Amino acid sequence: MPDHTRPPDKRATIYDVAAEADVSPSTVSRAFSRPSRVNSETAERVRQVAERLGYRTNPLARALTTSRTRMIALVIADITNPVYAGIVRGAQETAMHDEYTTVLIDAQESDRLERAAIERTMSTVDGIVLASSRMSDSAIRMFAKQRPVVVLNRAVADVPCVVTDNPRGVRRAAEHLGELGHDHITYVAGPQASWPNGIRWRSLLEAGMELEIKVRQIGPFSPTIEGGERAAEELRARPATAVLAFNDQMAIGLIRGLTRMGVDVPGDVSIVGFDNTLAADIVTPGLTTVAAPFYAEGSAATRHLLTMIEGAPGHAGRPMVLPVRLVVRHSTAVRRNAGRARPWVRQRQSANPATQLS
Amino acid sequence: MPDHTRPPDKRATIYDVAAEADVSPSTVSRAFSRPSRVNSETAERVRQVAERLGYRTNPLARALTTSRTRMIALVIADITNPVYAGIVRGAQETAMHDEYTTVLIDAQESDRLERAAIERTMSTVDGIVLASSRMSDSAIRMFAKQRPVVVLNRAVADVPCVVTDNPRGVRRAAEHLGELGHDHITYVAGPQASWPNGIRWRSLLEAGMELEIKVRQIGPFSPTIEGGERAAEELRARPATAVLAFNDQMAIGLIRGLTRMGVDVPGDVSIVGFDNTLAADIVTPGLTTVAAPFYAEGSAATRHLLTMIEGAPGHAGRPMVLPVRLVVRHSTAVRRNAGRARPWVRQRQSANPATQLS
DNA sequence: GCCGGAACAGCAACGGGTTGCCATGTATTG
DNA sequence: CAATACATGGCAACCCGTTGCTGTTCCGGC
Repeated sequence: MPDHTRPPDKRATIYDVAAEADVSPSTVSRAFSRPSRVNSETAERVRQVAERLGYRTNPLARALTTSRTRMIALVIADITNPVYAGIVRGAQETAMHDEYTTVLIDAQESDRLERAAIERTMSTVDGIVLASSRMSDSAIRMFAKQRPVVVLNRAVADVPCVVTDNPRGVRRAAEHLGELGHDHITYVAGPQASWPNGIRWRSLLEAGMELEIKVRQIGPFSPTIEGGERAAEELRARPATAVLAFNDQMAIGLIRGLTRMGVDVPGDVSIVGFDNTLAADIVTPGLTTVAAPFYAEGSAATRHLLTMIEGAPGHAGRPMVLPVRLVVRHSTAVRRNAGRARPWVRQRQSANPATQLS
Repeated sequence: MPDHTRPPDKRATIYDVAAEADVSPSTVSRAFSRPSRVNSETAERVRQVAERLGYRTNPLARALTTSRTRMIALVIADITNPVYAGIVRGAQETAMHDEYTTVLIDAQESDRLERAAIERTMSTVDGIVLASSRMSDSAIRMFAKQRPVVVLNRAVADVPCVVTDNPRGVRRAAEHLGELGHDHITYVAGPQASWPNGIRWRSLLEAGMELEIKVRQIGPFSPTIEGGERAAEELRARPATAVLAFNDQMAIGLIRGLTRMGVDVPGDVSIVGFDNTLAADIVTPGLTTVAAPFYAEGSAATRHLLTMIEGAPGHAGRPMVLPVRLVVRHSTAVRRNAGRARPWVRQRQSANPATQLS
């Protein structure tokens, strides 16, 4: 004899509610998923019974027929990089606002891991945000064929993208250094495979042309403090008075490395970073850096993804570009050594000259 | 007439594979979920057909009957706090290793948001790791009744917990300061509601007794750089020579605030933080701090959760305690002013005295 | 040559909702 | 008052696997 009393540890289903409210399961289902198809009094009664029984619609069961899970995947290259905190929060908050849940995937800078994790998760999510993906364009396009995908911090043809205005950021940094009298900027490169690294260098080349500032590149180095310290070593052999680093971590490594070598920042060398992470404000001297709107990035990418999930086409044409700004702190200063020769011969001078903020 | 040819954009199902391999759907299912129940040749054939058709088992459909999604939720209090990066990675990596997917929930320091998000996600995950939850003990216990739950950085009765050895960390910090000649330690408190805050203060009380060091508390302050700066203000009215801050952020705020006020760190005041975040190494002077094994925390909590999901009982008795260590940098130094009076009258002295690392 | 049991594969009933279609009852309209 | 339209709610199929049970085949043992 089947026992129809539900064991108390199990969640109530529409069938339990239906029995209790004396309607059919379909009515219960509709009372929640499309209330307009149900008499409002009936719907109310159903809702009350459901409340009393602690009923919650099972998202998995729903997903089985609707193929909508209300989950999205957010794939980031490296969660230990503080840059992603803002992106994650922006994405998470935007998703949560529309009652979507975010699945976070940390690719740990590995193409292989990234792929495997997406492969495994793809069928469970309604869409994917790829933040700084390390995968090939073609791999990304392949995923984009199966699910809505938005790419962050990178431009991939035929896939909707959200990027920050790297050219403008670089340009502002170059202008700033130019105004301080620097006529030569060294770019300390990050990972060759990184899309922002490429565009930042190209933007610097271009800005150099227009502003009549000479530019060169050293690297690539690892985009970490250690990478920056190694870059400092290399800089010893080929001195500079103005440096633009791929990111803040490297800029901080540079400050450290140079300071240890007895080079004064910004007295002897001005340094500009990229990202405006928390650390930029903590390091001494405070790092002049190009601020990216991380929260807005995550938020914009997610919002766009959600509209695609709802059926919008997705502007695969031009990437969406978010504005950046230059935050001037104390790692940049007026160029002191007008002459070319031996720019790093120490001339004692104690404190950091004050610099105006923008 | 029903059309049995599958539209090419849809994923293949076990039915497609079954038809193609000329077996029943159940055989296909078993070929993947319990191969020992199927003739190995048959299984091989099925697998080949599946491969050819690009079949992947649909995790949602599977979950519907097995009620196992192979997803776990990781709830953190505030993703912008760098402390969680290590925890998230530890959890993520451990989960991924066992082919579990991690759903990240950023509670944004809000009890309400945290609850709502868990409520919504609970039915889709097999278990939950609560890192620094802001919810009440009873709320946590309620969730723990419905799903396996492991609590991180907090002790909740009747729920498995993973914590770091706060007493030992505080003790080491106190010993260190004592050895430097400090006979009085001021604890700069973080959020009242924070569990670690409570235990750190109590541990300091205890350590003070044993080491014959006087202790007092000021605060609470917000656990941020700004909070630390505000604490610095308050410290002006009630000077100290040795300070233990609730966390690194506050310690950095203290360094900043005090330095700005003309107080020399560590010359006039020694400061110890908690967490050993990246910033501790970046700030000047480098921050002496109690290092917590974040990665291990996330990893241990997740591993424990997974064993619970697999059916193990869960050691709800004593919390699992992870070891900490003191990282000595340059924010602590030998106490200079032996006298009580006006400990902060400036006595010029330029650089940070070197301090030995432990 | 017969019997018991192991190995294998299929049937069918789930799991918990969703939804196209139909039946019923009521309201509207001419 | 008949005819039509609309509002409601139920039936049953479906989404895609999983699994208890059953039926068949084949094997070894006596």
